[in-house]
Amino acid sequence: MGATKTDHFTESQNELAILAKALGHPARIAIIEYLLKVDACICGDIVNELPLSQPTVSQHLKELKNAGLIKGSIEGNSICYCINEPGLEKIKGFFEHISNHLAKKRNECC
Amino acid sequence: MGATKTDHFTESQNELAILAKALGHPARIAIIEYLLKVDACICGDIVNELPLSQPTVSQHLKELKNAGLIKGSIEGNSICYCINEPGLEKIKGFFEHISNHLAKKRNECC
DNA sequence: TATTTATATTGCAATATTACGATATTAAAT
DNA sequence: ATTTAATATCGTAATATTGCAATATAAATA
Repeated sequence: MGATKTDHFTESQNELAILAKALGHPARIAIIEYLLKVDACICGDIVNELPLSQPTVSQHLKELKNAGLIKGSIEGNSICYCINEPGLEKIKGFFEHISNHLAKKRNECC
Repeated sequence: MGATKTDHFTESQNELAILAKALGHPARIAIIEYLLKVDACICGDIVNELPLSQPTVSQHLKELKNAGLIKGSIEGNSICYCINEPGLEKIKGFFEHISNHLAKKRNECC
């Protein structure tokens, strides 16, 4: 054991879990926040922003990219990273959906 | 190594990461969706809804509770679980914040 | 009080994640 | 052509997560 039983769940559930999991590390939250703060795509500089080694940061960037939360394009000898909106909209939609449901049936129990 | 360097990040970053991580598994997404679907708190029955053993489900419920995404109160010999709104609002706020920022500076690059 | 029912905990094996040093790659600059 | 700079990959150790059988706990019911 140890492996998640992805095939027992719906595609949507697995997709949301992948997105959430990608944000389940403070370094990756920090990367998203940094990309947001600097107003634009950032070519280089991400490594210097984080208290982690270059290979570790590279790995975290790869995970965010695989999950569809950021995208990176080659820009000379550095890479230009920025937030990938569709990915973020998808997970944001999940929370909005929950929030709307909760608003409708407030305090019915508990 | 292998342990996350939580002390290198802000409290807010760690908090958001814990919330996201708790949702980083399809079974836990399924639990949240189920609690939402049934309109109210559910006493029992969660185990039967998931394609996992009772101990495994119990463990996932514990993680959601620790992260502050659900709450459970004892109700006779079963336990009544429901969504914990403050936890969900916190992570929802993060995505709204991102979305607002992105709306302001659309297509500046990439 | 014994049994049933619902949930939690323990212990453990399989797998995944985190982190980093060493090394590779690739494009710019000299 | 070499060197420099930025990023990726490999290898590996430490730790965390996933899943379940077995067992414990605690309340309801017979």
